[in-house]
Order: sequence, then structure tokens, then C-alpha cells
Amino acid sequence: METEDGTRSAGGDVGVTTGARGDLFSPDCPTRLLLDRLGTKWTSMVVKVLARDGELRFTELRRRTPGVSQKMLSATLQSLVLDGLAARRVEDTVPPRVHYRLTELGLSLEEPLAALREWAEEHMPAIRDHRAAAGA
Amino acid sequence: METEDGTRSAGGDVGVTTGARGDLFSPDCPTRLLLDRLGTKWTSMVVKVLARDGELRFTELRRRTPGVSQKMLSATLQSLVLDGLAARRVEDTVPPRVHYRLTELGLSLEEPLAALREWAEEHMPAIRDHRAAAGA
DNA sequence: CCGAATCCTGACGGATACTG
DNA sequence: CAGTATCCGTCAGGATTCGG
Repeated sequence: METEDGTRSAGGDVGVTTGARGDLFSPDCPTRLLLDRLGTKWTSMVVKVLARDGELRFTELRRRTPGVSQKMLSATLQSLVLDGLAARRVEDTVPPRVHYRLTELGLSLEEPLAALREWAEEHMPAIRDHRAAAGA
Repeated sequence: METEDGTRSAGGDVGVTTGARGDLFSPDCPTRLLLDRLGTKWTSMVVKVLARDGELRFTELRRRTPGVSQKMLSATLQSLVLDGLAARRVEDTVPPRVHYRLTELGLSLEEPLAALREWAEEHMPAIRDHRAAAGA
């Protein structure tokens, strides 16, 4: 649970207008918030898997995300659902089956994310080269 | 320190090399490595400032990156230089003046990064909305 | 099968003080 | 001015255990 919130956003937008958009580095900066999420280890992977494979059950999703623990997958999915990037669907059976899928919002995130992936795959060798040359 | 010998990446017949490209989640995955860097708090900000303002001195750069400490700015710049994303130029005077600028590689990163910013600025309100509705 | 709760660690990162 | 070094708090996140 996050200790930091600050703005209670009761009225929605009080003084956020100037800092939130454009080129500001305030805690309201949407880019910062987004990178915070993408920076968490599994978010981008889960988004990618869901974008590719569509709706998946919890265990199935876990099997396709090598290395993830139940805890982190659960936490990641909760964050995604909370942000409206993913949707959770429960079949009320015994045992229950829980499915996850990306929402429209989540799918739209895939575009810039894919651009970032392309850049990474293209230029990472150059970066490794630089690191090696610098004596890393 | 990771002494990774990436020299035999061209082979690609068997072994570890399979995971490096495409859609794998191995530690070799370039997207993961890139997101690890962008996930660090100040990297994206510094890249953005340097992309916009061009070459800057240390203190000047610090002034334009509100909230950053000397330590973190220094560490961030070292990482960027090490990765070949930024270049360091020293005027050998007293006191010394150190300038930083983005390399071609660093500038090329700005494109996908800008795409991510656009997405963030456009869709972040929707995310905040979802969070509020979910009872965050 | 799907998760929540707990313990523990290592890394990120802020504040401060010191050097050249 | 441009860092480096140290102390310290916080938190992601892995392993494990428990519940429904």
C-alpha cells in the first residue's frame, strides 16, 4: 500500500493543471507515474502477454511469464485492474476460474510500448558495446 | 558487477542466446534492461532535459531537474555515459567545467520516449479515474 | 485453483559531509 | 564547481505459508 498520495483529488483538479501536463517533473507528472509502473519488474511483461494471447487464467498467465511468483503476479494484476488497464472476470464455479484480459486502455498502451521494444532490440547491442568499452 | 561476454552473440544456435531477441523474458531481454534504466527515478527526466536544452553543465542540469540530489544526478549521468547515451566533456580550467550532452543514441531514444509521454499525458486522467472509482 | 498474509533481503534513493 | 563517501529509510520483490 502506498503511503504517498498527497492530493485527495476531491474536486478532481485543483492546482494540478499547470504541473500535470507538458514538461513538468512534479509528482503529478503522468510520465513519471507511468514509468513508475512500467519500472516494476513484471508489469510490461504481463501487458505484453495479455496483449498477445488475449484473455488468460491466472495460472496460465503465470506459466507464460517465466520467473514470476504468485505474489508478484497477483500484485501486478491488481495494479493493472485498479488502473483500468486490465479487467478481471470470475467464473463462479468450484473451483473458481479467474480470467484476465486487457481493456481498451491497456491495449492502447501496447503501441508506445512496442515502439520502446523496437528501440531496445535495435540499440541494445550498441549499449552493451559502450559498456564493455568503458570497462564496465 | 556483471561481466557478461556478449561476443558470441552471432552464433545463436543453442544455449542462452535464444532469449535475447523477440518476445522472451530472459535477463538478456533488451526491453527489460531498458525499462530497468528508465525505471530509475531520474533517467528519463535527464534525458528529456538534455534532449531539449542540449549541452549543459552539471549544476545547470541539476537546476533544471527539480528535486534531484547531486548523488543521484551524478549516478544517473554516469550510467548514461557508460551506456553511450550521453557524452561528457571537461574544460580543464579552474574550477573545472563539465558539460553533458546526449549522443546520437541518446537522442534516438527520445522518439519512443516521447511516444510514451504522449500516451501518458493523454490517458493518465482515465487511469486516475479508474483508481478513484475502484476506491484507491 | 486462486489468491492473501507474513518474513526477509537487497537495491534504490534522500540527506549530509567531505575532497580537489 | 563537480563530484565522492557514508549513513539510513523505504520498498520492490522472492520464498514460504495459510485460507477459501
